Amino acid sequence: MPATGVRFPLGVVSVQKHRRTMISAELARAFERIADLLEIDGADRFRINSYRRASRTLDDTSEDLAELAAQGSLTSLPGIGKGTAQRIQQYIDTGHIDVLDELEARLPDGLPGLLQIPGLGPKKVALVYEKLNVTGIDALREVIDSGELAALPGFGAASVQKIADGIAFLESSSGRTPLGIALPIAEDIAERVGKLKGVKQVEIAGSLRRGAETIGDIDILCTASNGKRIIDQFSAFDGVKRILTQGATKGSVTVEIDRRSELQIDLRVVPRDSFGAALQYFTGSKEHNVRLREIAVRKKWRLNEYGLFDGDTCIAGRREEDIYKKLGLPCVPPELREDRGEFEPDARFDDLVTLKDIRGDLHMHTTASDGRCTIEEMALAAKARGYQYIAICDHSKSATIANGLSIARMEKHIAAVKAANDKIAGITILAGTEVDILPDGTLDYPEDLLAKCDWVVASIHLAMGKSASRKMSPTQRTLAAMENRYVSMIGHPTGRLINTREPMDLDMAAVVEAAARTKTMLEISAGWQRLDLKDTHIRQAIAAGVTVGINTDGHHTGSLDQTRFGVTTARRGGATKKDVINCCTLATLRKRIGRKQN
DNA sequence: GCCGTTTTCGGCCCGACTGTTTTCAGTCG
Repeated sequence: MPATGVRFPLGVVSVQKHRRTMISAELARAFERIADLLEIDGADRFRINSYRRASRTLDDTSEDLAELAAQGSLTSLPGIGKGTAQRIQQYIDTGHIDVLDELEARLPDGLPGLLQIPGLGPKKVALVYEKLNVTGIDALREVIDSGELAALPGFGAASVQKIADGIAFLESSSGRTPLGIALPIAEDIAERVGKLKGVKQVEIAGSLRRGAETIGDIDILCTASNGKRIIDQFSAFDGVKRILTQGATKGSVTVEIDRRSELQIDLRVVPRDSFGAALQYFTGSKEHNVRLREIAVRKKWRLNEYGLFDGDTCIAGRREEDIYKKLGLPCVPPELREDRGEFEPDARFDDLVTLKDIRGDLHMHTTASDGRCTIEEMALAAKARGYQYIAICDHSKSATIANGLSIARMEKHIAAVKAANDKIAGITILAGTEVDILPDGTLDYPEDLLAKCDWVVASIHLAMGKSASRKMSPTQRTLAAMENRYVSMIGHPTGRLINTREPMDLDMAAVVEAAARTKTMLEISAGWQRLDLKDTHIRQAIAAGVTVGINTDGHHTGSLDQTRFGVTTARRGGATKKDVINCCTLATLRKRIGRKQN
């Protein structure tokens, strides 16, 4: 690595910064593994929780751990005390953590993986290891088949079947389900629950309500007098693949989302006076709720899914906002309930961006490159949504697979966009481009052509992967593009596709710093496959004073529906409407473009 | 292992469901 650094001085900075994000991620994984192993080992649960909390902090942080360690201020991070700080220091110095080494010497590699199987927790994992020497899924399958598992104390036929089903479920599920797949399913189920006789209120809760980019399962709540009947009817819904639990207040089923994978849906029936408390409780996150209950305990109250209680008296429960109010807190928007600072005394939520604040879309494709609709069709669809402006940003010449426009075609395309703008009243159509950032860091169009555009988004599509022989890293290419005065925004900065393609190896801290310095905006690509920037990156960008944009990168008129996912993600990043360029008027937008160019 | 509007020690969120129990432990969210 140093050799590359010598040849390309910028690379040294990049490699060092890259290393720092890697250290956080590696340590987060190491602490998570320590927690899993301790749990199987039967350690104190609060100690286990401490490691999990530390892991989460390290996952979220954009701080330079080595620098904090050098200053002796690692303990300023939440959940990092003296002991954890020492372990972080040890890892920075040696690449090892004693606690982990010791646990791994005693417990086989495959045990933490067994915790992923639904129905199998730490106690049972420990038991099958001790009694049957099961160290992984294959060995577990063998003892199920041989009948040895069912002979263990505490394992009856039903338990064994549940574990076998759990293995099947684990292997059939593709991990977490993207927001854009899960939400329509949840909305459909919630609508059907709402139509059942006796059901009064229905809400989607859980990570879906918080707008997480991927979700583990769907949580739905309703109120009704006869819970058992509702759960029975729910379990019998069309499309239900398997029934996992079927009680008097809770039902749990799976549905198929494609031929290979299933998604779990939980329905809970709660009393009407508890609906707000239940909604709060089941929206989570778990970490947010723990903090909330601690606040209640400090006031000598008790908070659970039935309400906020002073002794036996319920003092709030019917409405969610009453619970926060009683606790002396503003009602935290669901998207921010992650225990990432929402309990700070100066936290404000009033101005978070909403869907109705969006006045335009600054990244749309047409039939000129790889879109499916014309300039006019896209403009009319945007106008129908009440938008004031859009920017047509077709691909540049190197994007051959996307029918990118040659210089000559681009010249004509600009004229066509301007003609459409003259023709259609009530919306302004900006002539833009999504110009490729080439592997050498230059742009795919010459300056004089970019100067003719109203709006320029620059994106990386080529050579996204790692290659030792590549002269410029994605970070260096992005930084180089931001130096161009015509580049107003970087499109889908990391290039990730959720569950499909890993993000590029991008040093976000460096990109954010350069974006602030060069007055370049960063895109939140709103399609549920991208959501790029993601929530934590948005938080970083906004903290640095960078303006973001919520664009669909739409390839047909229906793409405009995706804007809601971008807005949700922006809210998770704490974006207010003043942080989002396409909440501005056209006049302000033009001013902002000019501010960089001049 | 962390942490402090009661605290530097002694707490640390809370309940449903399931299965295997004969009063409860394990798992899950």
